[in-house]
Amino acid sequence: MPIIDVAVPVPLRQTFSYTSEQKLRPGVRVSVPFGRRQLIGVVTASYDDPVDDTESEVKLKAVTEVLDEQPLFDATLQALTQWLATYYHHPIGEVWATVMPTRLRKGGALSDSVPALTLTEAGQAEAQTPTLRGKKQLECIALLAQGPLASEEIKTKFSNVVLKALEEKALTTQTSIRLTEKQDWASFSLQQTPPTASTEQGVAIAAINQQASHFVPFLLDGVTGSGKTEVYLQVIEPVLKQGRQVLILVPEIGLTPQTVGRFERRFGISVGVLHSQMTDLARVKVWQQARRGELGIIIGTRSAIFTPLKRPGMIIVDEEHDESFKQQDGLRYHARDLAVKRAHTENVPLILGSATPSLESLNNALNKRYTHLTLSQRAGGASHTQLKVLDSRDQPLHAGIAQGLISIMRSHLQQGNQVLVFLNRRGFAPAVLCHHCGQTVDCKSCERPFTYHKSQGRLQCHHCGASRRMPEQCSECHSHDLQTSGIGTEQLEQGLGQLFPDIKQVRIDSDAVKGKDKLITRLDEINARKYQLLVGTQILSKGHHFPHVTLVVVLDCDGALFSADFRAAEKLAQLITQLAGRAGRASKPGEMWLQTDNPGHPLLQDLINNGFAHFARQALQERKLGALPPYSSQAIFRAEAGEAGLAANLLQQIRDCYRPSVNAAKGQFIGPLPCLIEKRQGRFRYMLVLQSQQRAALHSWLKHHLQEVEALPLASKVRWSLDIDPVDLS
DNA sequence: AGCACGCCGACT
DNA sequence: GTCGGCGTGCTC
Repeated sequence: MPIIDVAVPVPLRQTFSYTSEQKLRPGVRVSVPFGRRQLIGVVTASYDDPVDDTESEVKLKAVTEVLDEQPLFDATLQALTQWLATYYHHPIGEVWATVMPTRLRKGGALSDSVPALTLTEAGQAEAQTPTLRGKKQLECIALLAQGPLASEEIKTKFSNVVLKALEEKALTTQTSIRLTEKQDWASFSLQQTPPTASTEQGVAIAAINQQASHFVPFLLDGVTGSGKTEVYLQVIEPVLKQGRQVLILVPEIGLTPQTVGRFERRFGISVGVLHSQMTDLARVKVWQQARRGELGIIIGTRSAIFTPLKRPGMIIVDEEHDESFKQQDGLRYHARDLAVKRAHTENVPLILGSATPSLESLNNALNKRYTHLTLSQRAGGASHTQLKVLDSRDQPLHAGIAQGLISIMRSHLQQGNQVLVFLNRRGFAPAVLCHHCGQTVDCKSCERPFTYHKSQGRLQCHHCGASRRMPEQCSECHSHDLQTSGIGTEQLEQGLGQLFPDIKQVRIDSDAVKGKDKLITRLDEINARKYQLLVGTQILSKGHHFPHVTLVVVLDCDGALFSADFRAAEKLAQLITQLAGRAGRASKPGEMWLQTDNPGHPLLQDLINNGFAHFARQALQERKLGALPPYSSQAIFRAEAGEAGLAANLLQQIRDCYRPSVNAAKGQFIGPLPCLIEKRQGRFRYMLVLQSQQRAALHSWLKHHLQEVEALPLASKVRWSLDIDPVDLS
């Protein structure tokens, strides 16, 4: 009887063998007995029993059910899945579970249609002139009036009672909706005349178009507002014309609708969208359509890199420096790196676009592994934002802003322009402390100060999300004299309200734009000039352009200047550059002020005087001298446990496992060290960094000793993980 | 990771 | 006398 190897979703670095009626193709899902449960796994290999030894077959269980006729993935994506398991040293079954849409992971069929609910004629009439008294029933009718909806989706919105009532009154009836539909997207015609490309854009477009038939990696290094998206649009066109599909990765920032709209308006074809907030069904629908070649363009966040494509033609990673492309738990893959790998195996061109390229990608461009395309001019002749530092030492501060800056803000506001104030700290104040003994009010499980949120009248821990009410007195000395310390966006907003009482302001941070679509609404209002003063966090630095903003103020750069994380400077420079790019247009040049206590800091000076491109090359030199990434490779073992000693001990033992090989090859250890945030949610976190200037050597050590590590008695007691090419050392 | 088996404390 | 604590061991 044939034997098949199956990758089951368990954290074990092996496959399991089963007997099967017939050989099965790799990539086919099967349901198998595993211990006392039933799991869905994926076939990785299939062969005749080499010894035809019935005794060995006795030990093997039989496959319960074969779920697919066709493999889920083609050979390329299967190879990529295998590569993921090897490169990230991750259990193959968990890798498969990560790369599959949830619905398929749970055993859902690859089908053309699913059961759905639709309105009957009576139902249509009811939707026109409501007569029902049931509020929920009317809501349901109104929803279905827009078209049929999959039963499993409607069940999450309405109770069975409601649905049954409607069906009994013959207002609704069972039907089905198609998950795939033929779309003749390759015969599209442009819906808009493309704008004439600038000289630089033209060069970039020509360079890409000339090499569009095979793998060439491009770094599209273009300042904000230089029209990178227009380059994407123009190089995509010939690819689509050939009937080839384009996969576009974008960061996780809730702005996907805007990008999608732009592509749809240009080509007049529907664009497949994949992001984390979609239902399982909607996601698998796009997945299947892409797999059948029914979509020409697929735009998605990190995990979209696993979308199967029938005729791949190009892969684009927009804002390639963005850290949201790195998964931070489970299989810690980097979607940008994977995009390079995938484009290579699919033999299609790859475009990495950014105004502030990661040092990794920039290095690849400088040493000619990537073709470097530069866009240095802003479209429409907009000038570059002027960067300046403001020395805040010995200056009186109001709401955390130096007097000098307030005057500058006032003059911009008086001219009717918008001003953006950036502060990367939400809440009212980052700490509450006792005026008497100096003790801060800390989160017990993280040992970090609580952030005070005045609007809720509560304290919130930004590390674990814990929340409690504001205490009456100090827990140490029982003094009632508690006061807040430091400034967050909430307080900044309040202070600015006092400084500029007649100016309309809006706050953009994750507290203020919590609801769905709220961010987009606010951003639209900003550009409609409903507000003049914009206060906010990170969110403001991502992807949105504010043409009426002429002044950007950054209040807290000092923290990052002296960080333990060697990437902090790179991140700050990217943030500042991205923020600077938000402002200004042709008729209104922008300026940007960085408020700092370290005006002479070399990083700030370099950025201000020479710009990001120069800063980045400088930073690369420093990385080279320090033998840091991208001039060396890193892997981090992390451990967390209720007792600090346990986590640190495990890492020490892991270090001992690796010591002989690492020392022999002149690799390095850093740690075990407590993580920057040592305690989170009541668990102590430690890390051990392994580093080598030879990537291959590092991977070979990891491979050879991982079994030893797994066999350590502590390894089953302490939660640990391995992070390859880490980007966040916290 | 699950999910069992297994061997010691406070309870209807 | 049992219910249940989580230690340890296995999963084709």
